[in-house]
Amino acid sequence: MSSIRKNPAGLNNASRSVKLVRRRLPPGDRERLIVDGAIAFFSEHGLDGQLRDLARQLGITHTLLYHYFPTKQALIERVYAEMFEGRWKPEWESLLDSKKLDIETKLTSFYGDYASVVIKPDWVRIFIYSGLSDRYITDRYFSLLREKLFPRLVRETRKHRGISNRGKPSERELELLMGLHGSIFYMGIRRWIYGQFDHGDLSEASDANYIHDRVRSYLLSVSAVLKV
Amino acid sequence: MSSIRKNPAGLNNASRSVKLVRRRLPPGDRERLIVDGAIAFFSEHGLDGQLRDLARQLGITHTLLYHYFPTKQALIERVYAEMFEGRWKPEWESLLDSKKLDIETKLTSFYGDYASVVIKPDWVRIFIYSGLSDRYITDRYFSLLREKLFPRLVRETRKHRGISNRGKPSERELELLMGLHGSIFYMGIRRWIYGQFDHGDLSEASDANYIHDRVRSYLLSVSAVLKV
DNA sequence: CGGACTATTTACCAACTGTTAAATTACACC
DNA sequence: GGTGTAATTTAACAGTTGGTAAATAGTCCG
Repeated sequence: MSSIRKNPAGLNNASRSVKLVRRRLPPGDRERLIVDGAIAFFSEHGLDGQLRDLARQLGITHTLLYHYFPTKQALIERVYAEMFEGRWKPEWESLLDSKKLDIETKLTSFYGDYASVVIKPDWVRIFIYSGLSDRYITDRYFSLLREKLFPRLVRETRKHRGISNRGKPSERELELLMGLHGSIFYMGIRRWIYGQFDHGDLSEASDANYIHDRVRSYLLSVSAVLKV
Repeated sequence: MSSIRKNPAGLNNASRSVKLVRRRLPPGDRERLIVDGAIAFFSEHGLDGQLRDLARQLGITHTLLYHYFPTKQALIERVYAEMFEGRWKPEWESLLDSKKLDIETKLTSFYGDYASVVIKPDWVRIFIYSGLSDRYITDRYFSLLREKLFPRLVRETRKHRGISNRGKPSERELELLMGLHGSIFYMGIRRWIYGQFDHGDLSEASDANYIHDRVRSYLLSVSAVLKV
């Protein structure tokens, strides 16, 4: 018996032998298709997924990929750039900086919108794949959070507690904050890593309830636990 | 230029050419070495890691692995069985069933010990690797939790709230519970997937504080949010 | 309609990888 | 010390995989 190899892309032999219609696209369009396809593909099969499978899924040959990206790594870097840096919304920063809203509203609406961007299969899975391998993307992404998000959350939390915003955040403050942040992202892990959809409905409304609960729980514990 | 391949195990060529001393071990001992080595190896390189690299790390040839396990998959299954089924402690169930302890103590000491088993690099990483691929292990593990852990936590929480334990847990109850459970496991993700050790010290004491905070936060939000 | 530019494919290469079969040799026992 | 068992290695295979170079053909322009 010769060796049995898995078929990671889940493509059957039939699709392997379909006659290719050679469609010629403007480079911009083709590149768009490749990048979008690569995001979906790597999200499912990991960064180790094979270029031939990606190409087959796109209806082209794998060598065409090399016309657009010199190496596989270059394609991966492109995916990283578009997905993670590209999806950060500066408006989140202004929302958190707003003078008019109370903290519960700010946090709830920020994390509501943030979740709608981040709790997506491609985002979550590629993020975790990166964490497991070289952490290229996770490291860069946490730098972003440490620069643009966490200081704002600490500031708002301190304002809520009625204390001054001077001094670096304590271990305890960050701990509770990561508890909140993590609990939101953990939704994505449960859904797109563990494959659990235990909410009866997956509606935005249901997510919003969950997020609201998490925020309230954070504010509660901030008041109680940090009250020395 | 011929193709450049990565060297996933990070072994240099020197180690590749060391003269092998052929040491003959009793099958039991060798098997033990292989399984332990495989746990460490797969934890680092994922289940896609190559048998030749694992073997090299063990100081044997990769074909010897086939003397002990008929296929790579069989070796992986063995790793699963030892790591996940094998590390569940029945005493956790008795702890939660105890009539003497209050809920805060129960949860804190349960999650304290649970974390000491689960928040380990091999446990966390192999668990997540499995979730990303076929979910073989994560599905089985959540069955275990659903059978042996969650009902107990729901029961204790309801007792704490002074309500009857009749009826299936509501979506909201499970949501809050997964919030607690997830926040503990998220410690492991941050540490062993993202590589973040933001506690100044990694002491057990520091973890215990964190866990205690999480439990208190859970109990607070249970009282507040579910009060309707 | 005809040429030219280039998007796309075909044909190959060399290293990698799970697996099998046969050859070797360490060690326990007599 | 000799011998047999089986632990361990060497050799080899077939399918896979990232990457290269040359051949092919779709489309735009005059």
